[in-house]
Amino acid sequence: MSPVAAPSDRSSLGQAVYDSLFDAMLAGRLKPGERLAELRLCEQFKVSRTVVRQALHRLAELRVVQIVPNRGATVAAPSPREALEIFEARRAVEAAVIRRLAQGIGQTDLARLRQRLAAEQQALHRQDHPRWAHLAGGFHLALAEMAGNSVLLRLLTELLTRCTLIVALYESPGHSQCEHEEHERLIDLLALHDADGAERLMHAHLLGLQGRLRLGG
Amino acid sequence: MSPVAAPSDRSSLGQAVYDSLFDAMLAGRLKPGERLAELRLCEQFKVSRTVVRQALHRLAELRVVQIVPNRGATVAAPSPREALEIFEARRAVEAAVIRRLAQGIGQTDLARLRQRLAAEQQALHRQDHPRWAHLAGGFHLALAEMAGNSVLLRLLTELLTRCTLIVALYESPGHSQCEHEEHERLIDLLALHDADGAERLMHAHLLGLQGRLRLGG
DNA sequence: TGACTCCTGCTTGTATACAATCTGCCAGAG
DNA sequence: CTCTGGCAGATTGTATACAAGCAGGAGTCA
Repeated sequence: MSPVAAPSDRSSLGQAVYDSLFDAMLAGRLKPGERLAELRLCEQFKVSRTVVRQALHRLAELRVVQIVPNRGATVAAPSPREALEIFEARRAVEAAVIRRLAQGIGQTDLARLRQRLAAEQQALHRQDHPRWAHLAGGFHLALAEMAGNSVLLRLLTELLTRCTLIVALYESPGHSQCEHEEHERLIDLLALHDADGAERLMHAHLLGLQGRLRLGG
Repeated sequence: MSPVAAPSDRSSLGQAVYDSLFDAMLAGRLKPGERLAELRLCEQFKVSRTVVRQALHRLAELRVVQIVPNRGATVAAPSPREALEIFEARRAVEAAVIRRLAQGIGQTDLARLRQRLAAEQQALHRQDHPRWAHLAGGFHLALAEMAGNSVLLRLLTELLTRCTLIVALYESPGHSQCEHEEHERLIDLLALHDADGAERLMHAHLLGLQGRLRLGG
């Protein structure tokens, strides 16, 4: 199968290409550094170069694609230095998200989070690593959605995608990237509306994820 | 004079249009809601529609321009709800910036900040409000630059531009948007490497700015 | 008078064509 | 054998052409 999905039925053509590429990165089907030649994408999506170029330039604006003038586009491959910067920014954003959520989360959302967690655990037990990684990332996105701040959600979506690329580049073998148990404890703290505790745990959680990478920092 | 500057001599044509439009927004020369017709921009910049479209779509990706399908582009005009979300995100980012800076700032940078402050004060005394607003915004960007995290700097640049639009929309007359004295105290706290204090002050500083707007929140 | 319809002009969405630039390879000189 | 120079192919940057969609106004009918 091709690493990018078929064009969806979105409103504009460019949006379909954009979404497909974005999803492929978030799900790990596109590897950092991979070349994104315009003509190849044109064939895959059955659209003209204009549309593909628009999507690529938009993705480049979010730094998930790198475009070098006259040399085309590649999936972004953050340097270790940049990776540390991205993680720091992500900690800042997720701290705001979790703090906001601890104050206002309701029973419905708590139940939905626990449900997600169960799905994660299943994937973990089935050794289905790609699916688990996708779910674990989705957990953080779900938190941001529930927090109800679409600006923070957008920032986190971008940063999380870049984190996915970073993990693909620098993961040290034999480690899970995201301790399952920490997600559980996070939900417990949210249920108690303990904003300080949840923020501390989230901070440690993200530092742990970063620490398990080979970033030399 | 036209609200957007003449094309600069940047590497790619699209970048020049992009930068000009971005600067015009940050400096308040483009008002929220203002229409950005492609043909008019083509004439101003002496480039083809392809180039203008690329720039507009990239700006739309950052939410500083809004594009409605088949109805063209306008300068973003955030709703009060969105404005609150943007301010919340900005507080998160600036908190990380100021905390990082408090830990590692050197004498050179401190001196540079004080120099900036003097320029602000001058503009304030001369009643040169546009210039002062530009400098005050630049102060926050300077902090982010000195913090040495380019990812945070990028996020803040986007959020600050959107804040500029918000202020233009919702400012209540007769208020300065950014208390000059608070910038001074901020530098003092940075000099003392008081991360907690600086973060608290920054938080209050931004809440104050937000509070002086008519956002009904 | 009011509302509805159709039509015209303008603006945008998409595709294609042409120009500029880069990469890789091969030949020939040192 | 290595290095330099330049040609060929491929890829991207930009401009233009054509198609599609919306907005506003004239005209008509009730």
